[in-house]
Parts: sequence; structure tokens; C-alpha cells
Amino acid sequence: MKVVVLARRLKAERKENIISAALSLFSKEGFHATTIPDIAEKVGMSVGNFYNYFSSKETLAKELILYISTYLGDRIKAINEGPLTTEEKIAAIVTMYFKIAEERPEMIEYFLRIYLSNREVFRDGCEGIICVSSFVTEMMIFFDDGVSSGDLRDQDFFSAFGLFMGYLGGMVFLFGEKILPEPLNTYEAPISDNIYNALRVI
Amino acid sequence: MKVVVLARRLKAERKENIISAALSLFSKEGFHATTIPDIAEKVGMSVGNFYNYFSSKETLAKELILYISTYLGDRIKAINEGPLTTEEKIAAIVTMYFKIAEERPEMIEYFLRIYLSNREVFRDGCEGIICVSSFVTEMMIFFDDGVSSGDLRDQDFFSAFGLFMGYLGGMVFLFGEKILPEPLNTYEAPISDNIYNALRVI
Amino acid sequence: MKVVVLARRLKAERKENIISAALSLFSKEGFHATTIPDIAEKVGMSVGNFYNYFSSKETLAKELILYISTYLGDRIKAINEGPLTTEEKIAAIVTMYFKIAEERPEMIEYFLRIYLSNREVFRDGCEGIICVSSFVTEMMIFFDDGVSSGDLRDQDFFSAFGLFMGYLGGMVFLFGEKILPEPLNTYEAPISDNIYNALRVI
Amino acid sequence: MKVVVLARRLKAERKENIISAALSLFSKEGFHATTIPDIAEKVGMSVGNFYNYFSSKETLAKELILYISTYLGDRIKAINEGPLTTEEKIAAIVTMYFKIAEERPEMIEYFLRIYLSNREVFRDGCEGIICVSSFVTEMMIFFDDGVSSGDLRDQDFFSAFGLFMGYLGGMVFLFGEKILPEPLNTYEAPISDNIYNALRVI
DNA sequence: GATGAATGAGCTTTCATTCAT
DNA sequence: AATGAATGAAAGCTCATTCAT
Repeated sequence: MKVVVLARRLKAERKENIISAALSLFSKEGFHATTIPDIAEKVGMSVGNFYNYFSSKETLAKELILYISTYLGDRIKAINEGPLTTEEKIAAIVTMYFKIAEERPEMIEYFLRIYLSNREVFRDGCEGIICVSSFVTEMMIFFDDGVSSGDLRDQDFFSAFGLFMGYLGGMVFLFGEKILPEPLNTYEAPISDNIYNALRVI
Repeated sequence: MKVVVLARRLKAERKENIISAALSLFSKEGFHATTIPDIAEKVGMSVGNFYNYFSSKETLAKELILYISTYLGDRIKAINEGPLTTEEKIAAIVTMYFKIAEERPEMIEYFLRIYLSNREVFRDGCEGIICVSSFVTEMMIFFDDGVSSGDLRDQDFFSAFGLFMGYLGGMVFLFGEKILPEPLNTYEAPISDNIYNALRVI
Repeated sequence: MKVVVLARRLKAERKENIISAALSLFSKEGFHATTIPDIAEKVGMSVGNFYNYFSSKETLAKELILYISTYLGDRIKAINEGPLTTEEKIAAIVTMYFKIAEERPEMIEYFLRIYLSNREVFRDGCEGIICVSSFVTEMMIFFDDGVSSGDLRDQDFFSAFGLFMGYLGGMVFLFGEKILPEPLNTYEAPISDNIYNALRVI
Repeated sequence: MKVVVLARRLKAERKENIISAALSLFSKEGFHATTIPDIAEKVGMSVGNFYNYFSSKETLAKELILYISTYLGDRIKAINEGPLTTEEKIAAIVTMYFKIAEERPEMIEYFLRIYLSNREVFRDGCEGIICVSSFVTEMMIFFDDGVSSGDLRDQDFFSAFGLFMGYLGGMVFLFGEKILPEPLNTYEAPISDNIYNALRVI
């Protein structure tokens, strides 16, 4: 019995390794420029064995976006459930997002460059927001809370969501392209202000 | 003499056809999933002949982004040079952008999905904002004018640019994914408001 | 009548231009790496028109080797018919060959690199020595004369021919590869000596 | 453990098969006229798998010349280190060379037709004599020994090398073109004599 | 004779996936 | 579970040659 448990843990660990290697390679090199041999080599695993963990390159790509969505969703959830005001929550989300963009850029880059851009890959099984719902749901909760507490105007969710996420994504993109003259965190305050100004009750 | 002129016109026309076909295919299928044979077939041209017009797939991709940047830049320029207030200009840009997104979605989609995401492709020759400068420059002018006229807060350009363009891009993305419950133009008013609120002098 | 003559002369001239351009390109870039558009451009002629002068790339290649063989044959003939001793003739041929190798390297290079190495190209129509007979014939005469005059041993022609031409070709090859430490003409005397020693009556 | 060894042996064997097939095809058809599918088919291997053994057609070509140079160098070395006089060594080298030209003509043909003539292919990594140094070095030793023993005149190495190798190459070329009226070995004696006469102390 | 756009077969190379071991 | 050689379809691109003008 114990052996089975150990084996299962080992398998989960190996899978984590693949996810981590793939995330890094996909976001750095692009989905098509990254090959399965590349990933296998980075994990220290044979090509054939890779297919014991993921049935195809596309499956892997879909699991990755799920992984990221959960990761981001968890962090937003923590903020949502904390004691902050709406204005502070906005700042907290911006700070969290930019922190990830600097410390684990693969995650944001994967989101922006792989998920948003390779429609063919995510066509089957990730329609709509299926694969990013953990994350989107928490953003919905954030807005609802903000509206309930009288801080934010009651407007269409997607108008607000597009503003928030489009803005942050855009900034990270500019950062990634080395177009921004200052480090990302310099922009945290003005951006949080802009978002709050855009959404708050007037 | 006439013959030469006609031939030249024909060649320019053929080039336009390729641009149009490629724009559509790239934005619908992705850069890597679109093949030269696909493009050639859509234009009704042999693969070999395609290379009489564009020296490589990458060259084509770069000409495309230049084409789009100029197209958008021209429209923003017209708005900039019109008699509108800053608030009206914002609405005009949003309307224009969404109109293009509905009438010629390939243009915006290309921008969002191909240009922003296939870094490798645009690495040489489109560094920084080189290939989108027509468009970015006009956005700069818009902001400067808004600040000069006392309507907009004087803040870092990229903070404002990221808000504006990240927002619009995000909305078009949601639209393209069929996530938005309403037609795009429904959102024009609230979005324009959000942007103006975010940027205006308080 | 006059017009016809002029036209014919013009055509011959154009053909010479093609031959000259092709010789240069083939020997510098190789047969396969040289394209018909390359040649046409160098001549300042359209691709289509090229085919009014030569029916195919292979035909051109075969005419070139004929041209070179005649060129070399004529020069050897002049030496053969001059008043020199056999030893002097050897030196004269070596000098002539190296002079061409330095002044019009395309000719020797074409011979060594294109003709000798692209069997497929010359398979039909240049079997055996058909396309280089002007040159080989003169070398035969040189040997016969040398034997008749009692200077050279009477041996199989090809034993002698291979020595003479293999030697000179080898030296030009080493020269072309920049392997030779000295300029080509430095070697004229020792090489002539070696050849004479190899062939003379003992 | 045994399995690994066997696999390694199998892989080496497959590589030998490719070398052998490529040598034959290249020398018979020419470098450019031989395609990777041709080679793969001759080996009984898929095109894709070929690239598990050689990273490109050029790499293969370079390994081939190395292989041949070593093969020839080894044989000359054996002669150099044997008990023969200089005159006998010359005859031995000629005999050996012609024997290879008859039994494994691909080797000599590859040398003459592919290596010497496709400069572009060998440009990177085979500059000068890099890829044929095993062979050239042994020829240097032969000459040095001959001079040391007082049999050969002390002259520039390349003058002598060009004579020897240009001569042999020329004869094999004539043989390959079916120009020679007699079988190759008929010429061994007169050619050895000619070479010895050309180089010996007078 | 002259033009050059057009053709299309063919090239080298890549890579997701399979499968015998 | 693990290996990595093997497959083969498909990609981007080239180029000798043709042909409408």
C-alpha cells in the first residue's frame, strides 16, 4: 500500500517538473518553437516517457493554463478574503500581478503570449473562459464586493474586467518588450490610481 | 509606357491581395498554423510566385504590422486633428477601434495575436516600437494635447497608453473569444467613461 | 542585307556577354549555386530572353567548356608551332597555364571545378574528350613532336598527359585554396623541370 | 549493460551504412544531384531518421572527407613505415591508390569530384587542408624521408605534392571518364617511373 | 527579340508521436 | 515506468523553364 502512495507522489512530482520546464520554455521560446525533445531534455527525461505523463503537446498546454489560472486565482482569493478596502485591494492585485511578472515571468508571459495567441491550440476544451475560470471567478468576486460595499460603480463586469486585466497585461507586455523606461513596480501607484479612478463611484 | 504602368498597378494589386489573405489567415489560424501554400491558395497564386512579392514569411508578417500600424495611426491622426474635446476624442478613438474590430477584425486580431505574441518573428527589424510607431506616435500626440488643454493629468505616457490600449485590446480579445454577452458597440459608452475617469484631472 | 549582318553580329555579341558572365559566376559560385536569373542580371538581360540564346542551363555549360577548350587549344597550338625546343615548350605551356590561372582564373576554375566535377551535367553530349578535344589534340601534337625530335620518351600518351595536366591542375587547385605559400609563378621553373625530368629520354 | 553496448554498436553500424551509401551516391551523382531521400532510401531508413545520425547534408559531406583522408593516410603511413626504398615506396603508393580507385572508386571519386569542387560545402570547418591533413601529413613524411635518404631532390613540398597527387588524380579522372584505353594497373609502372624521374636527385 | 510574372516539382529540414526493447 | 531510434507528413523556400504580352 505504501509503495503505491510513494509511486503516486513520485509521479506527481515528475509532472510538476514537466509543467515547470514547459512553462519556462513555452513562454521564452513560444509554443511552436518549443519541441517535446526540448522539454524532455530540460526535465531529464526521455521523449517517450513524456507521453506517459501528458498525452500530447496540446494537453500539456491546456494543463498549463489551468495551473496558472489556479495560481493567480488563489492569490486574488487571498486578497478578496483579506481585510482591505476596495482601493487597497486594487493596489494589492496590481502589486501581486507585477510581482509575479518580475519573479515568475513565465506565468504571465504564458498567459499573454501562449494562451491569448494560439487559439488553434486551445480551441477544443478551453472554449470561452473554461480554462481560466478560477481566475476570472475571483475577479468577479472582487468586483461584486466592491460594488456591494459602495466603492465601485455597478457596471457590466466585462467592461471592468477588460479595463483591469487589459491594462495590467498591456503594461507587462511593454515591460517584456523593454519599452518601459522604469522598472515595473514604479508604475504600481499610478496604475492603481488610474484603475480606481476608472471604476469608483463618482 | 502605358504597359509598364499597368503592370506596376497589377503588381501592387496582387500584393494587396496577398496582404489581405495573409491578414485573414494569420489572425484566424495563427502565424505558425498558416502556411505559405495556404496563403498562395487563398490568393489564387502559386507558391513560387508568392516569393516574387515577399521574400519570406517573416518579411510578410513585418509588412503586415506596418500596414496595420499606419492604418490605425491615420485614423487616430484624423481624430487628433479634428475639433473634438478630449473626452470626445476618447469616445471617437474607442468607437473607431471597435468599428474596425467588427468590420475588419483581422486587423486588430493580427495586432493582438500575431504581433504581440510571436516575439521571435518580429525580433529583427521590429525592435521596440519600430514597426508600430505610426500608431504609437499618434497616441502620444493625443495624450500631449489632452494634457496641454488641461483635461488630462500629466502622467507617465506608458501608464496612460497601457490603460487605453490594454483596455481596448482586452475587450476585443473577449469579444473574439465570444465571451462578451453583448455586441462590442454596447460597451463604447461605459468604456469611454472609464478611460476618461481614469485619466482626467480630478 | 546589311541589317541582317548587323543583327547577327549583335546576337553574337550578346552571346559572348552571356558566356563571359556565366563563366565568372559558375566558377566562383558553382554550377548549382548559380541561377539563370543571376546570369541574366549580370548580363543586363531578362530571364526569358536568356533562353533565346541558350536553350538550357546545361547547354550553356557545355558551350562554355567548348569555349575554354578552344581557347587553351589555340594557345598551345601557337606554342607547338613556334621555334622552341621541347624543354622550352614545356616551360611555355606551364607559364601560359599559370598566367591564365592568374589573369582569367574563371577559365581554369571552370575546367577544374565545373567540368571535372559535375558529371551529370556533361553526361549527354560531352562523353569522353568530345568537349575538350581542341585542347587534348594540341597536347597530343606536343608530345608527338617531342618524341619525334628525340627529346621525350615514347610512352603511352595518357601517362604523359595525366602527368602534365594533373600536375598543373593540382597546382592551380592548391593556389585557389590559398594553400600555396608563394605566388603561382614562383613555381614555374621547378614544375617545368619536374615535368621535363619525368618525360625526357634518359 | 549489454543492451547499451549493443545499441551503441548498432548505431555505429547504421552510421557506417549511411557513410557508405552517401559516398557511393555523392561520387556517382554529385553532391547537389544526390538528395537526402536518395541516401535514406539506399540505407533503408526514413528521411527523418537520417538526421539522428548527421545534423545536415553538409556535416555528412565533411565527415566523409575526413573518413577518406584517414583511410588514405593510414595506408600511406603503412608504406612510409615499411622497409621499402624511396623508389619502391612511390610504386607502392601508386599501386595502392589505383587499387582503391578500382575496388572502391567512390573514395577517390569523392575526393576528386566532391571535395575538390564544391568549395561552398566545405567552406566552414574544412578550410585549407584541415579535413585532409591525415593524408597530406603522410605525404609530407614520405617526401621528407625521401630527401633525408638522399633519393629525392630537396624542393618545395607543394611542387612535389602537386605532381604526385595531381598526376594520380588526373589518371583516375581519365579512368573514370573511360578515356584510358587500358586498365588502370597497366599504367602503374610508367607512372611510378615518371614520378621518380621527376623528383629524384639527378 | 525582349520581358518578367508565373509555375510547380523538388529540395533540406523539422517534429509530434509511436513502439520495440 | 523508461528509453530513444524510427517514422513520415509537412513546412519554408528555390529555381529552371514557360508564355502571355
